[in-house]
Amino acid sequence: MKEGPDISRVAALIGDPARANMLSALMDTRARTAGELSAEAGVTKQTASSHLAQLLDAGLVHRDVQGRHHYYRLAGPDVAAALEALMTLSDARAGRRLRAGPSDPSLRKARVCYDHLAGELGVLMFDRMTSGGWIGAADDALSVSDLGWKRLKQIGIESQDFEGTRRPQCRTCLDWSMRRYHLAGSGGNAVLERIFQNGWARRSKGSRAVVFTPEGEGRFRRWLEGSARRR
Amino acid sequence: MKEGPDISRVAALIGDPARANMLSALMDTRARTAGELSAEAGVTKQTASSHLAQLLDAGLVHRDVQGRHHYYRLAGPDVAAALEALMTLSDARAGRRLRAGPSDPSLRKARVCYDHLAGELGVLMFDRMTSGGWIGAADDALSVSDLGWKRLKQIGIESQDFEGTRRPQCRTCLDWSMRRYHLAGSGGNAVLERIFQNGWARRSKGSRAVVFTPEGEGRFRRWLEGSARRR
DNA sequence: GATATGGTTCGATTAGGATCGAACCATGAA
DNA sequence: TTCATGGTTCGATCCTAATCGAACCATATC
Repeated sequence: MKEGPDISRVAALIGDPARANMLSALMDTRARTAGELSAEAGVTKQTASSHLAQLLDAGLVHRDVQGRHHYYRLAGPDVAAALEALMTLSDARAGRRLRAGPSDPSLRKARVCYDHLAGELGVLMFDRMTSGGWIGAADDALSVSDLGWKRLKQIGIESQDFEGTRRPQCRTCLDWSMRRYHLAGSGGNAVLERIFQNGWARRSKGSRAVVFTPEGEGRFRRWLEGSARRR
Repeated sequence: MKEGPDISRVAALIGDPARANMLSALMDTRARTAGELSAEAGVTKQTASSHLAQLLDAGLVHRDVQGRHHYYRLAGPDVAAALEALMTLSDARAGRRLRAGPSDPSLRKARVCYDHLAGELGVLMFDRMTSGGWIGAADDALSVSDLGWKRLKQIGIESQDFEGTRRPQCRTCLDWSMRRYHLAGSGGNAVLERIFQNGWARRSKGSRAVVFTPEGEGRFRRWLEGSARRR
């Protein structure tokens, strides 16, 4: 019967509402203190401390101690991937039974998925990149094509920045709100960072939503369009 | 605080060992009766019935009633994807603390992941296909290239077989034992079916392992090599 | 030193849910 | 009809784990 790894242990950890809220809050790769997380989860700090100890023990989160503050963050991209897969499931199933509403519309339009862009704009970007030939299949999974590097350079991303990184440059990630793919991996991360640095958008405080300025969204879309014409 | 879908509900469902065992058993897309599943999970049929009712209510499994037999199967690929993501997590974390051993070696070499091939041979196949240019990025996610269709035809897969299917032809799926990608989607499914039809391998009874014959594994590898030379 | 604040540990309480025995229902066979 | 088998429902039991009050520890500030 017992085949492969034991899922139930880690699933049970995520199965508690308090812990699930904490993990969801950490999905944007930013670290939080234990106190902040207890507030996110809606429990006292004692309870939160207990939960965080379990998550730490299971290796789902890392802890950085700075002075009297304990900063927690997700242990890695694989944790975020599992959470995202569960969100995809939950969203599809919930939509069927009580049509949970668009939750937060801004969250569906653009949000941070671990360290890259998700939501409508994230899916749009992935579509344009693939149809325009910016990225293609290479030795392992996806990587950026020559044309892609040209386009990325337009917004300030250089290929040298990725030398020596073992992390795959591009990865697909299934979007829970769109149920289509968007771009993950270090490539996706680089684009998101650029979007912030260029002032096209900012992180919503206390939320995973990415808020584009009208100007920024226009520039972003025009940048993507540039490739569609050369299809 | 409450952002996006509620993960904890579905995670808690998977978090129970009995339910996790049932779901894991169903990962090969074959349906099982309630009785079989109760045996897989190691609980009485009353308990199993209660669990299955919950899984059914949450939309994680489907039920087909045939006579007095109730056949259960996974509700869809997204459920399998979430389970796979959790396996990836569990395997990585378990390996760190007690080096859970190779579990079942045959399982690591080749196994069924929902409806496609996973394990060492599955990852090998994906590597060869991408490095050889069989598949590439297209309008949406991955799809088969002209060269790819030629190669697939060699083993009896025709492009016409995929007309009108809305399901994406190719998808990446992270392998929990290899921690690399293998080929999922209808494309991955077609290859696996062919492998069985050609008699290269058979399903291990009562396990997700895929057992290749020496002859079959040789043919499979030689088929993949054909592309690598043309790299 | 004293005091405030962020976090963890301990202990007791409580509630949710997994479990199984027994009864019950439906299908199929005799 | 009677009997056997596969599944579900009901009810009672039992156990785990979430929760919080209170105490305790560590870091910072005065």
